[in-house]
Amino acid sequence: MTSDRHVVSIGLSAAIVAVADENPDVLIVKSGSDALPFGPFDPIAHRTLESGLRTWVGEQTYLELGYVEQLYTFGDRGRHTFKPGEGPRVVSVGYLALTRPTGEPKAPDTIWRSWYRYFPWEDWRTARPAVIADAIVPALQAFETAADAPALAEARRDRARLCFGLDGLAWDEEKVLERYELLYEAGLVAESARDGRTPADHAVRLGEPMMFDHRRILATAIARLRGKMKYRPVVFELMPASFTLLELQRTVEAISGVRLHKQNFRRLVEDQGLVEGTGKMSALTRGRPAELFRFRREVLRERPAPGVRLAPRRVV
Amino acid sequence: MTSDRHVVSIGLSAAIVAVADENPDVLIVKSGSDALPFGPFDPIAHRTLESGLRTWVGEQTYLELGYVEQLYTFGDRGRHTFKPGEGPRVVSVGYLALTRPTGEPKAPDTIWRSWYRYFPWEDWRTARPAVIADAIVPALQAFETAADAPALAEARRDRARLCFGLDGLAWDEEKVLERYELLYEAGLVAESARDGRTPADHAVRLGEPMMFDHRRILATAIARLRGKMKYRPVVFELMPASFTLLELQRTVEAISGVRLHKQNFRRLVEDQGLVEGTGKMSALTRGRPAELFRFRREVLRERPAPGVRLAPRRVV
DNA sequence: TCAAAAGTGTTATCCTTACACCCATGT
DNA sequence: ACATGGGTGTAAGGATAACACTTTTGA
Repeated sequence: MTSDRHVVSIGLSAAIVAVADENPDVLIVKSGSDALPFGPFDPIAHRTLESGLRTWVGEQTYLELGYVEQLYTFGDRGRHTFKPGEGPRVVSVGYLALTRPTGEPKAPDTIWRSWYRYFPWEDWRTARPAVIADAIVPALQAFETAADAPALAEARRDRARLCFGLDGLAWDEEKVLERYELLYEAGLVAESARDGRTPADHAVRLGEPMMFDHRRILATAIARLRGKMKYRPVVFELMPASFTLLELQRTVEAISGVRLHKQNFRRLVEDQGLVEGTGKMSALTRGRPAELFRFRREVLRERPAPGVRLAPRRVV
Repeated sequence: MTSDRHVVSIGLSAAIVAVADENPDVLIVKSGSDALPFGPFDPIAHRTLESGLRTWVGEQTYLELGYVEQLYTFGDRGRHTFKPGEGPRVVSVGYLALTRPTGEPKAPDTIWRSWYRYFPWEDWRTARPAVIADAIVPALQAFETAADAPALAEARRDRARLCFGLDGLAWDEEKVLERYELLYEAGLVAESARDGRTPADHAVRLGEPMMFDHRRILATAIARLRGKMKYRPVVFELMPASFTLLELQRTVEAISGVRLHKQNFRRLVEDQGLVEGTGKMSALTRGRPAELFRFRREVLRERPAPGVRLAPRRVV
């Protein structure tokens, strides 16, 4: 069953996320183009994929990972092949990891970057991102028109409508991967030209590109985190031991990319027993001092699916 | 980066599911113990993992797969190693695939089997499964008592309560994997003895065991399907072109393992625009003839997350 | 006539969302 | 004084879960 022709090598890539100053930062390795930290899986040294990941991430970034979750395994040919035919095929396993902010990363050539640099259409916190109306909608319209069959054109329009909340449809912040894949197929990201799917002289290049398929992995990571947050208390992996409720809200907003209703947000997290007051007050910046809260670990025992519900605010 | 020590071989395993006669059947290969269909990934012949899977599943089972979804990649050492130190390490990628029932499978040594044979505690359709009170609760209590620290004992009891809905907590049909893993760690399934985690003479052996980690993959598949069904119209991949609303309900019940409220179920699927009447009537078996419905493909264009909500019935 | 299943109508309850308002602090 | 953020109360609306009841067939 395991002859030579079945032999591959496994690469592990991690989207390591921290929230600082209301920005959802991801750890980026500058090696030519931006990349996620990645490394090979060594089956001799490591019992599981995850322990392999933790080890080399620790060595490479000097970070202790807290929460780690496997995302997806990609096996596309041609992804890592700079010189085709050389060496074994690389299958890559993508991971999401959460840490608390640590200031500047200690490893050389690594930096924290807001993920909205790679996905500018995903940040709806101040307003509907201008890039949607200015570049995405017209380009997707052209993509629709370029279809060689009416049914295909209609399918493309439907995808665009659902993905980007056009024609009055609601914006679904979890559809990060669907949006990226639509833009990729439509030839609107640099990666699709690089992979030979669109002519290299194509005009539209949305967002900052990344190495290999790392932007796809990052899109998967964002989508997973945005969804999981709602039914698992993973946000607290990104928070310090104590925090004000507004700080918590800003973190949830940074990740989800949408603004939330303040009063209802507070009520939800308190009523659900997700947090408890510490009695201490925050060293405030502006306004009335706020109480510091901490995560109530006990919810994990009490509620079957504790998480931060979004309580969306009406779009202005 | 890809020296010899990083070389592994990739195995693909598929939980292929069909619902017939109100049973959630999974395709089983009889090779000693029960196994899921599995085969090696050939990186030379196939561009993606999924195309590799479709090919050998077609060759091996003569089935055309419709819906296919990747579940998880497992890299645990010792899983496939019958003779340690021989051959490269196998990393296995698990898949969920849905098909319509086809009668007896055409491939030799393959059969359809209800997945509740492997997870008898998951079928709450007629009543709370007796095995929970008779075997699981006492065995988990013993597991709790055997803990060498009070904190560990408490953690074990909390897990048991949440997983199996004890002390009045609700049964969450989606926690299939959590339940299996708890039983595995507690040494209550044959696999944990086989993997050397419990003495081989341990008395309790819940459910039918499977080869390798296939029961874990199947648990992941069931959990994923039970969850996904609620926000994506995947049930219809398991239905014939036209069906009565009760047949649809019975299929959802077979998968979720819980009974649903009839009137509300009908209303939900109709109001959500998931189905439309065909005008034709069913060749009935008993009672008043029912209208035949078909899946409304258009919902995919209209609603952002169409799926069959469960509308649970009060537990009797 | 009864059992079994198809269907329809209505109500009570809870959760979500929105709105209105007051409180405490720094500039 | 006022801007900023903290914090509480409550009501409207929608979705859900439950109940009651009628209809149509086969045995």
